Amino acid sequence: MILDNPLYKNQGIHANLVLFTFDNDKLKVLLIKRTNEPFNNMWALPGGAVYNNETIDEAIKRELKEKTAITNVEFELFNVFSKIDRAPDMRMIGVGYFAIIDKSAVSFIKQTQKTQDAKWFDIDEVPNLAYDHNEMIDDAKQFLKSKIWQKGILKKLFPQGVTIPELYKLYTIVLGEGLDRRNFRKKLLLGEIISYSNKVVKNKGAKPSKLYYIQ
Amino acid sequence: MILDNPLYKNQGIHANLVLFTFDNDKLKVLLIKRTNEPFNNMWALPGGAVYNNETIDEAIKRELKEKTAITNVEFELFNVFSKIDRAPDMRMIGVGYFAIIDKSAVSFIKQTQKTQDAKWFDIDEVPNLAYDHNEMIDDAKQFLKSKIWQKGILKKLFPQGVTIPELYKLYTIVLGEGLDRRNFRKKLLLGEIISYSNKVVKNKGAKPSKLYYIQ
DNA sequence: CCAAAAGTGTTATGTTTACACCCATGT
DNA sequence: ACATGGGTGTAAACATAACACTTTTGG
Repeated sequence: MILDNPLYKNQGIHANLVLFTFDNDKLKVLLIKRTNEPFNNMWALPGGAVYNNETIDEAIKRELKEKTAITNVEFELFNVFSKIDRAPDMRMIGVGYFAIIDKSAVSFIKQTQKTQDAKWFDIDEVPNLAYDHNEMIDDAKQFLKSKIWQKGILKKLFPQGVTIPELYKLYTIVLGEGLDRRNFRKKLLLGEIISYSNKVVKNKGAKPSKLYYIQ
Repeated sequence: MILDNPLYKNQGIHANLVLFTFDNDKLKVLLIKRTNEPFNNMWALPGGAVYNNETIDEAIKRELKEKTAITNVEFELFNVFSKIDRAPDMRMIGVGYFAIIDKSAVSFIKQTQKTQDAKWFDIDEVPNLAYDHNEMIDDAKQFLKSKIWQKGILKKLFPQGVTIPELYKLYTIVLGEGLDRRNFRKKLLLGEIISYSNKVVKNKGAKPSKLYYIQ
C-alpha cells in the first residue's frame, strides 16, 4: 500500500562521509569530483545512494573504497539531512558520517584509479559543493569539536607520533584561539594522553620539538 | 535513472520517537498500539513513514500529534537504523529521535481520540515491539545516560519542581547504582542546577523533602 | 648576535571523592 | 518509641586557570 501512495513514492537514502585529516598544519577534508548528473563536475563528499542489499555502514565502506581505495576507516553518524529539495529529481534523505585518518592516506588515494577525482581540501578552502554537502561539512566540524579530546581521534590522526606544537595547531583550528600553551601541555601529559618517545623533530631556526606517542 | 535500478527501488524512511518521562519514581517510555499491518496489534514507538513533502522533524511532530495529541516536544536525533530486513515488504531506514517530557503529559494523552492506543510503559516492562523498536529503545537509554546532567532535560522533566530524593531515584535508574547521596546533593546545588523553593513535600513516616526548582 | 619557536613551574581556584551522624515524621 | 527516609559538613585528591622567562637552533 505504501508503494501506491504519492506521499511516500520514490524516496532514497544518501550515505555521505566527511573524512578529515591533519596535514602540514592544516585541517583537511576529502572531496570527490563528480562524473555523473546531477551536479556533474562538481566537488562533493564521498558517498552515494544506499543499495537495498546493504546497511548504511556498508554503503559508506563500499563508496569510499570505490572512489578512493581507502579501507578500514572507522566512522560515526553525526547527523541526518532531510530538507525536501536537497536533491533534484527525487526525495533523498542524507545520512552524514564522520571519520578522521592520518595523513599517510594522502598518498594512498593518489594510487587509485580515480586519482584525478579525489583530493584533500583545506577546511577553509572548500568550494561550493553538490547537494547540501557544505552544510554537512559545517556540521561535521562541530561534531569534531565535541570529540577532539578523545584519545581515539588522536591515535587515528597520529599513529607515528606527534609534537606538542603540532597538536596545539590542530586544537587551535578545531576549538578556536585562546588555549594556554603551558596548560595545554600539562593536560596532555598529566591526563596521560601522550608520552615522550625520546625522539625530537628538528625545526628551522628554532629549538627542536619533542616527539610524543598517543598513549 | 535511479528509479529503474532494483538496487535503489522502493526505499522509504521511518521516523520514530523514543519519548521518555519520569513518573512515580519510574522511567517510562511512550508506546502506541498499532492498528495496521504490518505488526497489527503490536506495541510500537510513535512514528511512521516520512512524507515527500516534509522533513523528518516535521514527520515526527505530525505523527506524534496524530497519535497522542502531544505537541511542542523538543527532540533530538540519536541514531539511524538500517538493517536490511528491519521492515517487511519494503526497505525502510529508521531514524530514531529522543525526547523527554514531564509527567503531566500522561493525562494529556488520555484525552486524545486514540487513548486506548497510547500508553506509558515502565522501561523495565516494555513488551516485544514492532520492527526493531526494542533495539531503538535500548539505544535511546544509552543516549539519555549521556544527556542526563543537562539542565534542559531536567527542566523538561520537572517544570513544577522536584525533590532531591526524586532526582536521586532518576539518576540511579539512568546511570546505575553507586552515587553518593551527599555528593549528589552538593553537585546539584553548587553546580547551580537546582535552587530551593522554600516549599516542602510530605513523606509518609519520614522527614519531608525540600522542593527545588531547576535553575 | 639575534629572531623564531619550544621548553618549563608555581600558585590559586574549583571540582570530585570519600565518609557517618542527626532530624522530622507517621504509626 | 521506633522505623523510615531526608538532611547535613569536612578533608583530601584532583583538575583547571592564570601567568613570564629561559633554551635551542638557523641564519
